[in-house]
Amino acid sequence: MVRPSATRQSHNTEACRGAWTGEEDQKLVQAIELYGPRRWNVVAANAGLNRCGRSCRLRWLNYLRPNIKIGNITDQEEDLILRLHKLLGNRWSLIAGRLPGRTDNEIKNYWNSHLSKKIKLQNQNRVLKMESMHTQPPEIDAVKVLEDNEKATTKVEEESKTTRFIEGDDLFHCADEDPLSLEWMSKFLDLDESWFEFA
DNA sequence: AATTTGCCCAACCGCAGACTC
DNA sequence: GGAGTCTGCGGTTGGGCAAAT
Repeated sequence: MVRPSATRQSHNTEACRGAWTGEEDQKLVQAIELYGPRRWNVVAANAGLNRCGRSCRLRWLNYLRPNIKIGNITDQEEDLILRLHKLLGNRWSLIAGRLPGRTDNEIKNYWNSHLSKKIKLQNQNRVLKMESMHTQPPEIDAVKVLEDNEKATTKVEEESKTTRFIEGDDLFHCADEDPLSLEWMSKFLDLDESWFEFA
């Protein structure tokens, strides 16, 4: 569905640009206290900022809202992201919803800059290991290694697509919960992964 | 010391579903 | 019921910084 007028309206290009200043943040928080963190165009119009509603929303969700955690993703969180990504694919908001205080943008960035490389390396190592186990000549066919790596990555992606069985995003949304809840989530995923191995 | 390169991450964009009138 | 508007999501971009040359 293409609605150019709507797109134009919600992208006031002159009013949406640039990094946020401390002063802008303050004004935004004050406006949200008055109008609530939902009516973004109302907030934007009344905050005294040269920003559009969606820019305000993004700033609030990613940096200003209470209980937000920025940076220092722990090993436990990283492990959880890896498992959830295996289950849910690139559904960053769903993954973020299961990591208290983390945002979809942060997880997406973390995945793109850290974890995707990590996974590629793991796949590469796995393929090399398999290669060495077979009776093929010792020299490695670099093209084949890359192809196999791609195949392995695609397989993981396909698996994640076919395993999106968790219906209802609010089912166990825990964005505002205690970080300790990561433990039960890990246990849940352990159970879940063993189920898939069994199946 | 100056320049180039590569990486990270905050912010933007397009799309699509939900909502309102 | 349909057009217009709002909101949320995921992909992408580009500025800033550190490391390498």
